[in-house]
Amino acid sequence: MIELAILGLLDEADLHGYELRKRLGELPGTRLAVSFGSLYPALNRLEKAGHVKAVSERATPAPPLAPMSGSLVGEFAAYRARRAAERGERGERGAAPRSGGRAKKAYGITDAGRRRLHDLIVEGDATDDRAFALKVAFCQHLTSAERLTLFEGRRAELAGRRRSAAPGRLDTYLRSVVERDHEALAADIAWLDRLIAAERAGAAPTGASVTASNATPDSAVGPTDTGGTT
Amino acid sequence: MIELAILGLLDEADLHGYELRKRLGELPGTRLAVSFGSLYPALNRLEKAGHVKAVSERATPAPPLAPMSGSLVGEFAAYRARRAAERGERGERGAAPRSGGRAKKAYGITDAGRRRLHDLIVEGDATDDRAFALKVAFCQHLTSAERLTLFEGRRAELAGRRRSAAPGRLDTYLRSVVERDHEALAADIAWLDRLIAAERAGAAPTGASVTASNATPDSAVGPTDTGGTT
DNA sequence: GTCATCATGTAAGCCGTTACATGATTGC
DNA sequence: GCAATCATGTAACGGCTTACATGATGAC
Repeated sequence: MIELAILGLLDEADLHGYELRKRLGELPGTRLAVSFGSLYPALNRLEKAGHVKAVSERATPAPPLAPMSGSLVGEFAAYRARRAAERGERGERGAAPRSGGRAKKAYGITDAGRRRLHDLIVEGDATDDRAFALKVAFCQHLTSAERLTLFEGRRAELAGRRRSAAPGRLDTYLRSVVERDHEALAADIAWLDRLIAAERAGAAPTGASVTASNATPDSAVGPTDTGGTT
Repeated sequence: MIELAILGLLDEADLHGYELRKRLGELPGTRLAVSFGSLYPALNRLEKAGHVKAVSERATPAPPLAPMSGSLVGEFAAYRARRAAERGERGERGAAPRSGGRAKKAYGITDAGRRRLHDLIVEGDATDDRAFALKVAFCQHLTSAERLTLFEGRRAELAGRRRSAAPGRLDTYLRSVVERDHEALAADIAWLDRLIAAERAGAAPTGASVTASNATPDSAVGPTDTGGTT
């Protein structure tokens, strides 16, 4: 799941670990605060698998403000780190530990990483709530048909959870918990229905780039997307 | 968290591991399906800590008079008969279980266990969603004041989650996720407000029909006078 | 020159899982 | 007798956390 989040973020911009973690924590709608202890190993795994690669320190929102003074150092540091990584095993620890290796290491997603991201979104079970939120957050890479499959699979999962109305002889508070659960379930299903409806509506029209007429903040899931990736 | 669930269930009835797991999985409102690999070690830990103890097989709240001498066999026989009766009117067979072999080990909660259960409910952070559902499910053991503290602490935690409105330029789907999150948050806060109101009124929370007075779920940031009995 | 922040990692451990091993009871 | 279910456990492993160790950068 952490890999899904990493790949999803890196698909938007090259980032180094520290920044990645910040954005992960800020990612709204999904409560995930990964720690460095899991983030860095995950990045190394992903790099080893070829899904991400170390890139020069330059993220997407890089303004061309003369980097001669400060960020040049960063560039050089990243360069050194990259060279060290390319040369061979990354932890040449031992006698001369990391004397030249500690620097910002920005990562970028590779083509294989994008494929992996795609697979992580469409595969896997629909039972994991946290993971599903992440999947939706990054599902712009999918085709409309794939998105529909994703949404409907989740909807089926949630619908299946409803029939667990055990005996009626419940403690007062337990009954309240059950009710809350059912309400949350119903709300989630309604949300999915909105998503599905919007997806269906957005997939059909040909050149309908709805922008001005869609000023109602009601459902706000308006699929103004409809990229050419159908 | 698994200990909370175990103690909570054992406080209602003596159970052996297998049955415990079934009830755990059936416990509505809380999606927890513990595996044997964690359940049995947890039971052993609890027994070692003195929070539960092996008892004679007897389900529903029975007098804590544990015969413990020769009637253990009789208890097992009674249990088997009861089980057989549940399945259908079968004949009862007499073969007594070997006291040296693998037998059912029913556990019951101890006084220390009840104290532990109480602590597990009132202590701990209010950030764990799953754990909170369990806490509410078993909060009948608390005093009304403790329950209010529990509910209001959770409410504060949820209210604090709302201000994380990061950058406004969000992808369509991410925005949808954020909206879902906010809706769920608002619904949960409203639920807590109902619980709190019911608790203050001294009545049982029968769900949505409890309150007609605080029907303003809109900007639920508004503090519902938590300055009462601190 | 020292403190806060940025930045990258490793080590130990918790909490839970799946897979495996064992045995008793019951139905056919 | 044999299989299904009930019942209890152990072993190996996985993911993620905290705590620790290291170092660079910039502000004051």
